[in-house]
Amino acid sequence: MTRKEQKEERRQAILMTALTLFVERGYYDTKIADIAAAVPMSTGLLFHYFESKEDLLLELVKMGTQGPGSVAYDDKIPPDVYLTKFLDSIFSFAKEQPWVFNMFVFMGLVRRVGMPEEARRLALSADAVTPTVKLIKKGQKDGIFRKGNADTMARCFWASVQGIMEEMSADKEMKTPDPEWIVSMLRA
Amino acid sequence: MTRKEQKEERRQAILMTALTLFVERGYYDTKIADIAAAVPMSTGLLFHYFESKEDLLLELVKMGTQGPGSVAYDDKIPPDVYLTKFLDSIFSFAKEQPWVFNMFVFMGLVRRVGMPEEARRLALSADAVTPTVKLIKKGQKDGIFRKGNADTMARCFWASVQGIMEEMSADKEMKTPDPEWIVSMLRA
DNA sequence: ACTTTTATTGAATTTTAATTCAACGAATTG
DNA sequence: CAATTCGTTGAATTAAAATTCAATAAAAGT
Repeated sequence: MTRKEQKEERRQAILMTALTLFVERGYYDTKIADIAAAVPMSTGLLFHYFESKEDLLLELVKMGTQGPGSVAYDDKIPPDVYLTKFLDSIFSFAKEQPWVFNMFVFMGLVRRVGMPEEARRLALSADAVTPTVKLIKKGQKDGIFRKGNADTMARCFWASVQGIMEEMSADKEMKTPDPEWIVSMLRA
Repeated sequence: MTRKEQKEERRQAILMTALTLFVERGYYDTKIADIAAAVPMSTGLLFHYFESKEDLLLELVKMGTQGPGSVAYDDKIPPDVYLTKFLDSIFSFAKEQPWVFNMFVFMGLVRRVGMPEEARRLALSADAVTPTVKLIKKGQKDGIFRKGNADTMARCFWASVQGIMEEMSADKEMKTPDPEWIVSMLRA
């Protein structure tokens, strides 16, 4: 089985390398040759692992749609505490698990412009907003969150997180923000 | 002078068309032929107005670095009121002056990934954060803003705004958020 | 009306980067 | 230790898109 395992490991190595480069420079500025050189391997060999550049991209997006995007919500803890904790863990991943962090940023990039249409559609199908809408409504009922359109609030919340994480991604020196700042957007 | 004026108008038309397409689909997914067709004009003619695709991009970035990014700050009004007003006007531009709105989103895209390196450098040179840092420090002294690293706070503030505006740009149906939500990030 | 300049087009060319391929070395199998 | 399969390379091919160009039409100047 060593042979198959090797291949799978190599595949993962390529995926992780590509993820980093896509996040750092964007999809189109990252050439297949760049990915191959960074792994490292020859350009041609990369095509033994992936059909095409877009195939590689799509694999990454698939990983992203499954990943640990949402920690299970436990009804016992208040919504604000839950969101704060979630942000806390995501931000700390920036240092400890660059992979998770990069994937989060990557998925945000894919959902917006600058990548092939199909990737965007796939990314859009994994929806982080809906669960948050419920959470926000609960918080509003409990009086800890402000009044307002819960859907818009949820989208703004995640859009903010996305924006901040892209900023952190662009400048690794940047100090990690206090999750409370962001949750404050929602507080009554 | 009609001749020169015509030319200048045509130039502007191309720039505005390109801006819209770049924001909608991204730089690399927008082909010169797409821009030309949308203006409309022939592909070749576009090169009488701009040296190259990148030249066109750079012109847009230059416009963006000058534009009305920052309304002059008047010491008399409190920082929180100022920022709220600023967001209010930017958000309302979404409907009234799509141009301003698009430019704002565009500059954010350029600063991050997905466009040629030189454009990014140019965009990065126009710094929106520094003035806001001062504003935040003032607010902290006045006790209306929370404690914390003012630089990080300013960057998070703008990153949030950027994220939200990209979200609005991607979905024109989205309800405009209440500026107060975002300013709440900063409040004590 | 005639000449010169500018605008315009669409096809030809060039460039760039993805993709394919023929050849070779290493590992696995019988 | 053959025979076969798999991993690997780098050069050749192809595809897509930017850019150039020769030719023509329209406008401006004389």
